[in-house]
Amino acid sequence: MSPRSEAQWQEMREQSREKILSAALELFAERGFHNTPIQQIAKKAEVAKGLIYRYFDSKEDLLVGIIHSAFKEGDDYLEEANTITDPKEKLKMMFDISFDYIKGQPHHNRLLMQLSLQLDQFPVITQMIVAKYHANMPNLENLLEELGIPDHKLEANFLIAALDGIALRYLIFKEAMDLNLLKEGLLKKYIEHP
Amino acid sequence: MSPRSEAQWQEMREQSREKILSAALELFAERGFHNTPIQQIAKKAEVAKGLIYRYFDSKEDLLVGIIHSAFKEGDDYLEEANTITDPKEKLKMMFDISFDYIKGQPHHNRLLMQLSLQLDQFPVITQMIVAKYHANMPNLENLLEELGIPDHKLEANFLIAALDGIALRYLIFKEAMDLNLLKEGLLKKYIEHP
Amino acid sequence: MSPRSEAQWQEMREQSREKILSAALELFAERGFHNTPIQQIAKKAEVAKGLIYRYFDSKEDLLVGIIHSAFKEGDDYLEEANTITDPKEKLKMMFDISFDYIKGQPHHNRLLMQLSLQLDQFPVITQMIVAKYHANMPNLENLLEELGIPDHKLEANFLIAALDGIALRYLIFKEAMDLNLLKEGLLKKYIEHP
Amino acid sequence: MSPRSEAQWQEMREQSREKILSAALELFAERGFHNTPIQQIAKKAEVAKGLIYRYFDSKEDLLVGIIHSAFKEGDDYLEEANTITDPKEKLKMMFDISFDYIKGQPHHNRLLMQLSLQLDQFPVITQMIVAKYHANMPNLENLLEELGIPDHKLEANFLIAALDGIALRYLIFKEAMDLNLLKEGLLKKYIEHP
DNA sequence: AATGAATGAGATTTCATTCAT
DNA sequence: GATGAATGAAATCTCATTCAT
Repeated sequence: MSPRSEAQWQEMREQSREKILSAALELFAERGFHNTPIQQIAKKAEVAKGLIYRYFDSKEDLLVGIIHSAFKEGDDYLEEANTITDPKEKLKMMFDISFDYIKGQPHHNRLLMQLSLQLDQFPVITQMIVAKYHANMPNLENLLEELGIPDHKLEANFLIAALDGIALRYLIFKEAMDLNLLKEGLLKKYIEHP
Repeated sequence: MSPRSEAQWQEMREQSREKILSAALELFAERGFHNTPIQQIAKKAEVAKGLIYRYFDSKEDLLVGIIHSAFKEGDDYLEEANTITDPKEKLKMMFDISFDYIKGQPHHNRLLMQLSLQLDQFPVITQMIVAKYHANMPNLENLLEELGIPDHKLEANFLIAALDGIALRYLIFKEAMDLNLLKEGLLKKYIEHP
Repeated sequence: MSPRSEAQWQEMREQSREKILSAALELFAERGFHNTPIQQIAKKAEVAKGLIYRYFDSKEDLLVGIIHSAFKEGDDYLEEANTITDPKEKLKMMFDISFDYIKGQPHHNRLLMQLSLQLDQFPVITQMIVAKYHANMPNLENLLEELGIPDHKLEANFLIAALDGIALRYLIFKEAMDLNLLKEGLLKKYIEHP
Repeated sequence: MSPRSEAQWQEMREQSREKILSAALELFAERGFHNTPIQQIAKKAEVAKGLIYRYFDSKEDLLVGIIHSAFKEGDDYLEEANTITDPKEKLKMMFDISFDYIKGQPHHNRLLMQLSLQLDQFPVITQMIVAKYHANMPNLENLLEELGIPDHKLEANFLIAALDGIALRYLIFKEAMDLNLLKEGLLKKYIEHP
């Protein structure tokens, strides 16, 4: 009927897919995976229910799609950090990334935390999440060592736990938590007067 | 007149209720509330599906029942801590309680964290959880001040976040996390060489 | 874009809704509301159980739907009667309508009588039914007065009670009751030799 | 334990049975048979649920029990009427009985009407009810004949339908219907100035 | 005789998924 | 590619009935 170029079709497809992913992310995060009907995702994404099944094999596949796109984004951030060599700069960069993520991606964060607490329900996802949790540790340990912090291994554990805890509490208390203050505090503790 | 004494009836009821609560706690924690059919709870508790509805009005009411009993237990712990006046002793006691809880009540802990990430789905529960998260803060701030720790307010935030983060990571990595080592580390940092 | 025209969708919906309403009417009337499982309605309507819930929020809402459509039909009849001015003609018309309804709509009639005996179980329905029972009285009183019948108020009560009684007994004895004979008798009593 | 005479036991049993029958009658009439849980009957009768099954085999058997006792009562009334021979007196007696029943036994009446509209659901009951509806007709026809009323067969039909209709409407409108006025009217129409 | 805890079949309702167009 | 009506398995919940004491 309408003579659209292949590129235009591609574009349209991409848009629909994005709308679906974004609606599903938000709803899964707010209401939980098992408590979110496909119908509601379709409504929020403003597409027909059936269309979702053109892009994703199942509801679970849709969840995997979200996690994939969430991780791709996260990886991009981290790669950026790895180009830096100065340890103080690098640690500062890690704090920046972490707090940006905490503040800027609450839906991703909330969903990932939920899934972390429900491991071995979706094997495909489990791997990705555990990998992510492991990824930063050695990096951080090295950094703290380079910065001459005593007990650097233990301290890396506390620091990473504190970041997770801050992320968790921000999801609960939202604006009532002063993220900037906490970030300043960390910078002071670990970088300015380590 | 009555075939069983009132005490006997009471006893029977108590036992059934306990079996149901305990089975439901474990399943809600492992699989999530919305992903746990009543039928499965009944099977695990070794009672008939219908019996659950003699003790709880609905699945949601069962969840509330679990939270209630979880909180009652938690409060008992905390009261114990409040009898101590020496700040070092008291902080040590808080660490003991926290790590005992993290290690000893993983089901409660996992369930409460899940629910914390889904606040405003169960209004009755929200209040209890938010209250719990708030309860310890002022206490902890005072303690750190008494111990002469600089920036005690900020430090209290880090400490409580670190404890939450440790709890979260223990639920994910389980035995792979050395809780004892972490506890020792905290004792050293805050009590032995503050 | 759309695979079916809006009119086609509309048509499909209309048909399914009609099938469901008609099956439910018959079953509710024969077996009673509380004694008719949704599953049986689905079977009789030749649709899937789940489809019923696309068109009606609940079993009770389905009942309301039936009553609505029953009343719409009834109102159409009555309007027709109100165009007539000659009292004899008008009374005859009322008899025609009443007996047509008694003979032609036994399901509606049976269901409405059942519900009348269970008022205050479905508040939405109560209003409609009570209104219906009230509606005809003043009309009928006026008619009998115009026809010069003594004690016209009382007589209107007897007449309307007799019509209700005939309707009730027809539902019980069915063909064993000679409706034509009764109608002739009423015509004679009230119109030919009043 | 307590040495009660057999007569005392008998008395107690009779009382429990009565309480159950009376509670069930009221509830079946108000809420309908299928909408009344056994548990609710037990509560209203102030006996344990299990006790009901000592006296009645099943819920349906309980319904049969109610109908039986209702009919026994009704028969007693009618026998009284059959001792009278004067037609005017006898018709008056029938009116008295009918209106007494309508006013005095609304629960029985309501329940029987409901069951009449649901014939062929409880075969045992069907027979009893149909018999009752038939019973009075010949009697009434004879009476009207003896009173010299023209078209006495047809008129008997109208009269009996009017009585049923009045009964039905009294169940719907309750005190808003002036039963005394209606009875006076009937007496005038059929006895004083026939 | 009386109690009420326990059972499980079956009712209502939801929702992931399919499919004709 | 897009639509939304249709399906049916499975979830939540109810309730007649049984049973140990």
